[in-house]
Amino acid sequence: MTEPSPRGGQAPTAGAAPTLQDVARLAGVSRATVSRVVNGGSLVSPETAETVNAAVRELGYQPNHAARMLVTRRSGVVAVLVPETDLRVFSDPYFAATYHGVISSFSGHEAQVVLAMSKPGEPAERLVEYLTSGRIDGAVVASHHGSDLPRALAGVSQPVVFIGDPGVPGLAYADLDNTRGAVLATQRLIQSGRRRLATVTGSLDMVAGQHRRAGFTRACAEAGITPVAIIPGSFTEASGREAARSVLSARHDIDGLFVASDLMAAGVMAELQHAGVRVPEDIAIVGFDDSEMARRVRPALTTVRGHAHEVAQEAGRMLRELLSGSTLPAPVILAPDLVLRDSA
Amino acid sequence: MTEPSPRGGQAPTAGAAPTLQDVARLAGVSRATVSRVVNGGSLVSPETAETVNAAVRELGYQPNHAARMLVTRRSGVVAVLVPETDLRVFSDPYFAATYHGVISSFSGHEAQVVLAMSKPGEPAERLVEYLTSGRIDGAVVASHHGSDLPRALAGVSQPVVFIGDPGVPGLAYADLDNTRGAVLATQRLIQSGRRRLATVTGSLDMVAGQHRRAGFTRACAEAGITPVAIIPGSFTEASGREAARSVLSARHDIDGLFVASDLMAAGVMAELQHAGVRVPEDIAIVGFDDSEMARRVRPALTTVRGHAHEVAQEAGRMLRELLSGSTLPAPVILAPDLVLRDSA
DNA sequence: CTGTTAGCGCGTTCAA
DNA sequence: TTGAACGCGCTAACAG
Repeated sequence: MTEPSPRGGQAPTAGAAPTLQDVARLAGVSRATVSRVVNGGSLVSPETAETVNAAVRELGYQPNHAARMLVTRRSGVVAVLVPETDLRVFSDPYFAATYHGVISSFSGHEAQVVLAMSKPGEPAERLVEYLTSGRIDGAVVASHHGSDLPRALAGVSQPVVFIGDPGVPGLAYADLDNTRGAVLATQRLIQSGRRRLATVTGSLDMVAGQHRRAGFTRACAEAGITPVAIIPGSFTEASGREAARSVLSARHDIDGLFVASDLMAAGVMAELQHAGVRVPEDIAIVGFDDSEMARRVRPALTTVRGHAHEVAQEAGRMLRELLSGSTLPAPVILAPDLVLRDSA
Repeated sequence: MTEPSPRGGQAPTAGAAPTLQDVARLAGVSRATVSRVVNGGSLVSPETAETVNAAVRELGYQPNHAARMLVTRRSGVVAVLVPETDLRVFSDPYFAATYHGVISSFSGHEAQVVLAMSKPGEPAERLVEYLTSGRIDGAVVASHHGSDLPRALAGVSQPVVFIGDPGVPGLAYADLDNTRGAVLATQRLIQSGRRRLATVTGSLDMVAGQHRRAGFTRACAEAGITPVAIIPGSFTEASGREAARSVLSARHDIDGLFVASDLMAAGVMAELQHAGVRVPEDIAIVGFDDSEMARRVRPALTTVRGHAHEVAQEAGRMLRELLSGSTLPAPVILAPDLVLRDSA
């Protein structure tokens, strides 16, 4: 029995990460004091704080996350949950703006913001598991389809904020007034003299898709115009190309087209131009989002500023409130506006 | 002393997550047995295993990650570390391919793969802290500039695999033969009859940038051609635009241009065409990467297939080996090939 | 202001 | 094949 309990009263083992205990020993104080210094330093005399900090530096001490998490029951991590595959997320600038918006609303705060997407074959439910696994303290959910995910998330104890009305009462969300945006876009087409109008919709299992379509039909109705066609899309560039081909083959004789996202509009334009259709001379096009795609394509896209960054920032702010104990914040709806460029 | 220790012998508290203890109680076994069942189930009789699994299901038990991590000292998470800001990461398809490649090499394995980027103002060192914080078990590092980061990472106990030669001995990496790729690109320009050649380089503090430039100069030398210009770029689209403007204003009279990445090439082409230069008639262009940009631009870009996905996959595979205890695996260098399209 | 103490939930010896 | 006991590193009462 010459061996005491492991590391009991010993110097820090070389190679092993130093612990609070090691720091305490070096500084000649108790673990609790070191803990106080490490977590803010209040309630500790300046001198001891300095002694402790010196020991921390000397040892290169880093708090053990697991141990801290075990007792505080918080991970210091929040997630942006996107029920789409990485392929889609990385190819649509909308998600970059959204992620960046949430990040910016947490800048200067301790929390780390991670991006979690669905794996190709997986059900969106895995994101719920991730949220309840204890690895994250809360989440912002973007691009949810249908209301299964919101319903599943409604029963979870971690705070969640949606981007776009989740359609389930009692949940926090930030959104853009998508209907209004589509009205603006459609009115622009009408103002520029177009009468044979059509729209390429976004995913119709998403509120954003529904509202943008609704805005289009409403603006048409208000102007006494009957839409020539309503072509289903899914917010991807490929679906835009497909929509354009269907427009061409149906020989719709359209002269104005509202496309529910810039990415789709890029696909539409590429395909139309490939077929010899001139934009805007033959068909005027208005997009939606004002993403970088709008500036990249020729002609530059007239579009609706979707404030993706700001909406996400609002969502992040609401999540912060929820995390700090606030009750359900009221939804925040931002107003879109029109960006005039060359395509309409 | 009527109160026993908290929750001792009690039913699981409503609202609190069920613990191993709760499951053990419900199944009528000890915690250790439940633990065995949850982690593989060997060394447990089939009947008790079934009883335990039933209890797990009934309670909806999820293992507490923090507690498990505290004792196993592993997090089950690996990271793709990118010392670039999210703006850059999300705007270059190269990173999507890289991330996806690493993910795919871990598919079917327990590990979760996360993407970690630098925040705008932060030094790349923060990524080292992240790696040593215990939150991840290992990492693949992509797009490192210079050798400060590799050197810092060399002293870390967690396994790390680089994409691109880190320039520090003793580190694992996967790479593309960038020099060879640049040679192929340049030879293509020469074969198509171009003699007044120039290159827009990538970041010259990255080995990929250096090697691509070296391949260009080598191919020129071998053909007895003196390069007209070597224009510095940084792999971004904006730097491509800038390079194009400098080409135009210097009136270099170039007829063949090797641009060290597709994204830059897109910027170069947009700017040249804007100035009335025809591609490939006036200036032939070869890009590098074969990213989706190469197919999106007009004319479609002749480029070098950089196999970003496969290189990343190799790096992921090497990381898996390292994590399972293997010694330093030999570097893997993939061979590029040329993709002929319309720009050269 | 500081130290002592008691767990957080789990994996893992060591005995039985 | 199973159970009892220990400790991973840390925070949060509670005493002093």
